[in-house]
Order: sequence, then structure tokens, then C-alpha cells
Amino acid sequence: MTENLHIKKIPVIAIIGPTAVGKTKFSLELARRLNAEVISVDSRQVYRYLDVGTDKVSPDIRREILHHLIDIADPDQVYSAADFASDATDAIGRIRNRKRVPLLIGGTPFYYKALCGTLSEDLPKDAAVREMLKEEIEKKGLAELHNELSSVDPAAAAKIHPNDPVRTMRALEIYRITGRPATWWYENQAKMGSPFDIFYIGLIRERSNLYKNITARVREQFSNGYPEEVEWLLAQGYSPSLPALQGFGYRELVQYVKGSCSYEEALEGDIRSTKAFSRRQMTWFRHYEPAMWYDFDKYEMSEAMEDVLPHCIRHLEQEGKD
RNA sequence: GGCGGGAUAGCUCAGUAGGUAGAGCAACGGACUGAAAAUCCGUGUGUCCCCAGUUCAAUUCUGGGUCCCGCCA
Repeated sequence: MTENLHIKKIPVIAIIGPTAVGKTKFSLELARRLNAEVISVDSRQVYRYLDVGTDKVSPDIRREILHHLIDIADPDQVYSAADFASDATDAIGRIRNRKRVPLLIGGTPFYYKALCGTLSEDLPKDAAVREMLKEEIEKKGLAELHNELSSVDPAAAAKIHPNDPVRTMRALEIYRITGRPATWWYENQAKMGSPFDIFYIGLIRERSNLYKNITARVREQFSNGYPEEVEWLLAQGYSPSLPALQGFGYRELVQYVKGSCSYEEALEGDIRSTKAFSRRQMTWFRHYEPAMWYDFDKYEMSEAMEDVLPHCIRHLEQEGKD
């Protein structure tokens, strides 16, 4: 038992913070200083053709600093947090084989959670079962499905709010595929576990300034081809109901392209949802208790860089020690 | 200038057959086991435009004023 405590964990650096706080710019400079390769922790940048709306770094920069887990799935695929955990683990391994430093950057908190190894191993999923559950909600209503969950998996039903279709369906999905309640799997299935010792650097700035950045960014995206990008995706035949197109901006712009809302409405809607998302990110990131927090309203980015660099190096060097 | 409609939460508006008010959105907080930029939960004191009148009591009724929006000149 105690042997496990001596297994050496792989040191990794991660930059977390809400959208539009300045993670990307900071990460590029840090990557140069550490001779690092970047692993994107972003549930939208994994998709090809979602470029403007997801604020991907340019190909030029990607040639200079290698970026992983960007453009690895088509928009009609469903890329999951578990996929991420496994892909990111592979990528970190390859980076280390090159004697380089893995640097995690991105704003998808659930992906960090997956990488921390707290998800249960090998939980099944099945698109067809999911589709059937969706139809049942249409026909019978969500309340009916939640009742069904109460009878097959009372513990899950107690935790999942009756108004939450996604979690209700997921719990029933596991039950229907395996014949055992999701709760049974959670309790009896091993957790994925994580070989990483992640050093979190948190970036933050005052709410009103963050909101200003968000507004400016979304406006810029809109005038730099965001509507055209969505128009193109729809023209390729990608369905608006795909998970890839459920993000803010994409959702609103689908309406705009179809003519059911105005350009202004789409723009305002995107800004609103992005702000709401930044708040949700913050409630996650508060739990991570980063080793360092940098408030970009009080710190110049360069000051933060000088300050954090020695800590990163110390963290990376601890590998040799026990 | 004439006629009509309006003025209530940050915004759009509902409402009180007279007993000081509530939805959606926003804002803020929270949850989160393979869709997570998803999904869901919680939090509602505001000169009910101003002045006067009627009344035990007016945001609600009456009169006047101010501003806004239509239509007609």
C-alpha cells in the first residue's frame, strides 16, 4: 500500500484562468522560456474548422511552439473528457521523450478534472442509446425518465436534479448498456488515476476588466470571419445539434445564418454567454487552489513571468528527488 | 398644434376589482464521473415619473404637470 506513495509523479505545469484573461499570450512566452510544448486543454479547439470562434493560435505560432490536441477531431465526432485524458497522457509522454517540458493551457475545467484521474475507468457510452433516450424525453417528458432513474438507481436520482436532462440521460445510459446502475460503477470501478503532479498557475483580473476583454474579443471575432465560419460549417452539412456547435457564438450564429435573429442579437448573445462561462470557470478554478495567482490588473505580464519562472523550474526539477 | 398609447427591478414588460409588487433576461453565488463553451440549481426593497385631490389607506381612482412613442396636421 505505502509503496504507491513512492511512485514518482511526472511534474507538469498548467496555466488556468477564465476565458480572455490572457492565458494564451502568457503561455507562449512561458513556453519559450521553458523550451516547452503546449497541450491545449480546450474542448472546442480539438475540433477542426472551428478556428475563429475558438481563438486558436495561428499556424505560424504553432510552427514555432508545438501545440498538441488542436484539430484532432471532426465536428461531427463527439470528443469526450475521457478521450482528452488519454490523448493528453500520450502527448505528455511523447513530449518528455524529446526531453522537453509539457505545458498545459486552456480553460476547460472538466478536462483538468479528467486528467487528475478522478473519473471511473471504462465507463461505457453508446450513441444509439443516447439517441433513444432523447426521443423518450420528447415523447414522455423528462420527469418520466427521472422517475425511471429513481427506481433503478435511487442514489443517482437523488443527486441529479429532475430538471437536468443531460445527467439523467447519462445515468440511464450506463444502466441500460450494462444492466447495472451508474452508482454501482462509481463505487466499484477503479478510478483512472493520474501519474501527474500538476503545478497550477492561476491568472485572474478584475471582473469588469475581464468583461471588457470578452466584449472586445467577441466583437473582433465577429468582424474577422466568425459568421462566415459558421455559414461554411452549415454548408458542409454539419448539423447544428452537434456538440461541437453547441458552444457560445456558434449557437447564436447558427440562428443568425438561418435568419432567425439579427447580427446584433447574435453578437450580444455570444458576449452574454461568454461572460456566464467565465463565471462558471471561476467556480471550478477556485477548487484547484493554484500555487500562484497573478492578477493582471496589478501585475505586468512580464513581472508575473519573472516571478513564476523559478517556481516552475523548481517544480520540474523535483522529479529527480524522491 | 390635435388625437391616442405609455412611464413599475440594470433591460423588456406583467400586475394590484385601492391594503406599498413579480416574470423573463442581465448580475451574483453554487453543482458537476466519457456532450462540459454542455447541463442544471439558488439569490428579487424597487422614490411602482412628479404634484395635488378623494380615502382609514393611492403604485392602483380623479385632476394637473413633465417626458417618451405612434397617427393626424
